[in-house]
Amino acid sequence: MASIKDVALRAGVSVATVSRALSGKGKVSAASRESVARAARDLGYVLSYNASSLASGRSRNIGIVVPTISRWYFANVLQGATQELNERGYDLTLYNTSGEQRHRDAVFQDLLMRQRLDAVITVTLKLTAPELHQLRAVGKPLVALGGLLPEVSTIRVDDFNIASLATEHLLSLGHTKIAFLGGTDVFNVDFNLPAARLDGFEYALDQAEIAVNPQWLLDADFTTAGAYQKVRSLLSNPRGRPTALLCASDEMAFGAIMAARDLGLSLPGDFSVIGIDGHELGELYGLTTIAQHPAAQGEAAVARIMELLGEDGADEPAGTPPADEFFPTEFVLRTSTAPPA
Amino acid sequence: MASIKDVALRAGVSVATVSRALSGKGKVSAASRESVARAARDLGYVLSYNASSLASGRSRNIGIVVPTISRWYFANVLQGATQELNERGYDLTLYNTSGEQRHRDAVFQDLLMRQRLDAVITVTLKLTAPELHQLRAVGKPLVALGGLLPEVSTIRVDDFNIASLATEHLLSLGHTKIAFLGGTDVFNVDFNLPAARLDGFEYALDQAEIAVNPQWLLDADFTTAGAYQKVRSLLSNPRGRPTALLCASDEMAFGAIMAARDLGLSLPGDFSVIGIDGHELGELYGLTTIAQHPAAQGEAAVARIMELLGEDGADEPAGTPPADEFFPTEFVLRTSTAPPA
DNA sequence: ACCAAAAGTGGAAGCGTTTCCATTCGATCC
DNA sequence: GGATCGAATGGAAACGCTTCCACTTTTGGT
Repeated sequence: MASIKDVALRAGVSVATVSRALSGKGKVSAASRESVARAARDLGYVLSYNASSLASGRSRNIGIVVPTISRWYFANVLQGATQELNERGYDLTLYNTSGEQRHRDAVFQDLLMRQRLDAVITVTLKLTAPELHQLRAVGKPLVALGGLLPEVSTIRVDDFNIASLATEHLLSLGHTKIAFLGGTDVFNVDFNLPAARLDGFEYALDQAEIAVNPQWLLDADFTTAGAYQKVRSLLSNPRGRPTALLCASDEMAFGAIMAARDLGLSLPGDFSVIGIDGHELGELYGLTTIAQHPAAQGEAAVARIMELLGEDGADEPAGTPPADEFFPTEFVLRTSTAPPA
Repeated sequence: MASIKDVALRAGVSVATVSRALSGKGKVSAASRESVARAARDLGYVLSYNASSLASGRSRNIGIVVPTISRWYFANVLQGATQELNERGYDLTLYNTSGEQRHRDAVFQDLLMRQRLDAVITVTLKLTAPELHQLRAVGKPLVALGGLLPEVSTIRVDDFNIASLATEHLLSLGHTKIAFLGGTDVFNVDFNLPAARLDGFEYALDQAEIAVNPQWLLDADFTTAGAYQKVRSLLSNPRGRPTALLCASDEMAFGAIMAARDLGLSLPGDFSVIGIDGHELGELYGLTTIAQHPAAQGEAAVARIMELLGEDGADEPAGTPPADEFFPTEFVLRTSTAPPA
């Protein structure tokens, strides 16, 4: 494997000059730069990230911690983040905290610490105090996506507002009997998220002076199948059913729609459903929803990281990073909501 | 940040001994081992992977290249692979070739080469000759998941057989008018996969001496929405419709089922659908399918890598790695298939 | 022409490990 | 009881870079 020495030899310059020429930092004459480039190409040289990182303290590698991969939101965040990072020539090291607790511990105690990372992105993760402390101890930039961690640069949507907006939509259509399908904390994700959405829902009903029916406050596991079960039994209740339902995720909304159909209800005539997410399948289901854009969130998280690393292309940190604005969302009106019969 | 020197100092031994004590390699007295352990704990010491990799040539980091993340199969492969790697104390660096060509090139030309990786797993990737050459040049173990790369240790399911099995199921129910919904190569994935499934389909029909109706050979993009469109127009054709459909993926099968329902067909009475994949949602849809287990495949790929690295726990490579057996799949009978009316 | 500043360059000191080698020292063997 | 062996250890040389520093040329201003 060719090393920088070989390149230096072949180019007839010093190792120091090769390093400068290849990294673009420092002064190098056009001639040297040229011959170094040729030598490197001839030798098929690529620099050793390890050696480079060791010497410079920067690794061009950022870590991302997710609670699971195989759900829509997370897969799309990853998709956005990898693209953006590859674009900038960074590597992405993936940590998955799902599964046994000891794996999660291992991630925080060891893997993240090995100073192989320039920064860390956490996605919708509810960190324990020690874990947060661990992360802080690494001393690297930290960006939280979706959760809100104390004193950590955070990118997230306004869950409260989204839910209340969605609820207002149903109210404005004339619904008064509205149910809510939230989620339980299956993946150790930040519990704040489902909670904020529930709060938003209750707030909107409250504003409309409609009492919340506790029977109609449901929890599922954020999966389509789980939602199906819950909604099916909700709608089978002989003692009256709601005319509309707000689901805390689109994937659950799909289950709700399927359940309603299987029971012979006609949608949206007999039953309106609104989701939150902006899942691609929403279009097929005709699902009215509030779209967030997870891939864009992944990209934004990377951009924020780059700011913190002073790599945003512009010169150094332009003051404080944009404070905690909320990530934009979008109301998508389709055919799953209509006035009650 | 505490370094190995600090630990050595505090433990009252040499740096060399600390290294041996911590790695467990070489002879170290119980006493030294003990005091090193204590010193390390007190100092909150974790070793620098970069320095360690540089010195030893091993990085405990493996790379995985996927064509996209946000589809069921890939997300689940990743899920399995990350778990298994974390389990073994390895890091996982993720490369995503979706998006612009130049990103893909960047991945193969630079990122993968930086000798930061002990091994590489490619998932359902159709590599070009130069790309394969690049990978070979790294000189690290390489395992292909899902594709078949010349002379590369490969883990994959028997696509041909799966498709013919699925087709035989439909035949055995008495269907003769059977359509096939395959996929086009949207993500630069190995084209061999859809092709093999189509071959299996045609083979089975051939065995049954049934002519393939070219009108009923469809292509979609492996998405639910894409399949919905195709199948909807297939079933709307006034000049006769098939009574059964084999879909090359479950996600497409869902779209097919929705299309059929939206057209007022009753399933499986009027129309049988069988999928391939084993998607969780299959249960909700009542989809008969042939399940592969992507998470298990991810784990298997990691296990294979570990064998190649001589890390399987057992002593050194036990002969040749298990030749190219096919990864097991499973026929799952549900309610989407029945004899034709 | 003359001098100061800028440009270009090489030497060498790290960066934090691993590992080879040599050394010491009880323990074991006839 | 001296030679021999293995266990335990430390010194020091890599590993392949980056970067500080000092030095030599250019350059540009006057």
